[in-house]
Amino acid sequence: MSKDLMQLPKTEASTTPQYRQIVNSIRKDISSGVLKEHAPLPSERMIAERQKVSRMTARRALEALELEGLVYSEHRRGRFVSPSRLTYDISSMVSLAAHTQEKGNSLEIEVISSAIADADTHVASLLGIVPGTHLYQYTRVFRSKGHAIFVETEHVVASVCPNFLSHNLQQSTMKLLERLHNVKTHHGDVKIRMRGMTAMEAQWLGLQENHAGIELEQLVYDTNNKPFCLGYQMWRGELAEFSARAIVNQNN
Amino acid sequence: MSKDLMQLPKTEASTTPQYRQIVNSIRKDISSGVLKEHAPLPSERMIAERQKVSRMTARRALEALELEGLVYSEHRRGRFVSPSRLTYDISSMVSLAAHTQEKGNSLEIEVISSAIADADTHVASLLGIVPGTHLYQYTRVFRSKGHAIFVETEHVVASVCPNFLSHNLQQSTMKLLERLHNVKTHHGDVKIRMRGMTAMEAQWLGLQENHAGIELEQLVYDTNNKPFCLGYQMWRGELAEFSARAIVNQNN
DNA sequence: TTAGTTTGTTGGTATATACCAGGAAACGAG
DNA sequence: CTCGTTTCCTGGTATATACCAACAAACTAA
Repeated sequence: MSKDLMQLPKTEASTTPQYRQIVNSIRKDISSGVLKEHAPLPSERMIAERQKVSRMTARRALEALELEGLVYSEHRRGRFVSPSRLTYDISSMVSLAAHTQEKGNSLEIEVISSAIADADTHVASLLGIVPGTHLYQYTRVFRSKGHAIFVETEHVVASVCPNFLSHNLQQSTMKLLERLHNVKTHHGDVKIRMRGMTAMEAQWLGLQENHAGIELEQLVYDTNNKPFCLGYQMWRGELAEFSARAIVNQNN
Repeated sequence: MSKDLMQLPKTEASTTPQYRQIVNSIRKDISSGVLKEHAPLPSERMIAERQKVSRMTARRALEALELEGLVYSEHRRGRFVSPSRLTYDISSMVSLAAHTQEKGNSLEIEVISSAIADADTHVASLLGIVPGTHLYQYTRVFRSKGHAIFVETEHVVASVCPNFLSHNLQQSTMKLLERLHNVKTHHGDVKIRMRGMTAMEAQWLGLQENHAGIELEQLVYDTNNKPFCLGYQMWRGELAEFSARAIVNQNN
């Protein structure tokens, strides 16, 4: 075994910051099941009183737990234990909605906005069209049992699917395009990164500003190798897990 | 009593929290290039004095920028502007080290530890071996121009590559296995998630605790469809970008 | 019953203060 | 010149206090 565990001794209790000790204690309660998913945590003032620390110290502890993703906060209502993650297989490109429903979990979709708009230079360059081309743009929030998971904005080239927005958008739009408009999806280029949320994204997901989350960018191509849909999903970081399969040698 | 509806103008400046205003101002300086990569930001006390706020408020602003990933902190040295991201193509499974060097950026590898160990139940179940089987385990930190990017721990089934640890681990180990031990990689199953760092991971990456980052789990299979290597990479969230290609229809 | 107000809770923002420990650069002695 | 000490700067931790706005539950009047 390696020997880098040598700097332990020291009286753990006295050298560990107080707020860290509170973090560890609550983390233990969560992993041991004393606190279950969505259970309310003690309030800042409650912790301050019981552990005999100032409220700001209690607050630091709770904020650290939020940062780790173990805890989420609802605006001036309290803090709660985060539910478990949802896995999204980006290789299969099966709609997450369909996939989730098969596993018995419902996935509610709320349409925040939908409109026809002109492509700006950024979107246009990714979609390989000229700026100003008409697009369908819609933003939807995905929830499981009322708990927001991610918010998605898609940009679809309008010419491939006349009158698209008249359909019900509370379903997989990729399936919708295939069924109604004979669009044949060939492949998708996906990018995943962690970044801070905009004020609006945080609001849609019911979070305070500052939060970081995972952004999934997806550029979908048809069988003519032309991109026709650009989507951005902003996930609550603590709820996301993405899986993929990379193939190296097909012929060995 | 009658609640008098406020017709007050809501001057944006007065309704936005002070610390947010500071955040926005610094963010502007970063995006406009006034502050460049790795440039030091004004200290907490400096901001407090110049903007006439308390040090704790200045601190909140800087912490918010850290959370967004725009800024990183070095222990009691100061805060600096984060460099731009590094993209890792998980579909190609080309070694990141090789890929990065082609683009002219160097990637330094520091070996933190390397040892032979017995597989625990978790690792064993993923690798499809019995617990207690011998593994090579090594941990390495990857840096670009001295700036830590991610830390990786790999678990390799010892039987596939006798005397593996005697080689120089400051290179792509997948390439090493192919060249020296005739291991043929077939595919890899990848999982990506955001999570809080352990104390050790934070230390290796030169970060304070609390930080969240992106974990990339990679299970590598040989051409007999047997997994032989399990790797965990913990990335600084603000530096990571993962790309992948998902194929839907190969025959249309 | 229902609609409206009150009261107490929550987290969010903000100030002022204090001390600690690590890093860095200036200083000073050899 | 180099090596060690001093001094200043940095962020990290912690306390005590104050007020605000959003929410919920309890209360109260129609």
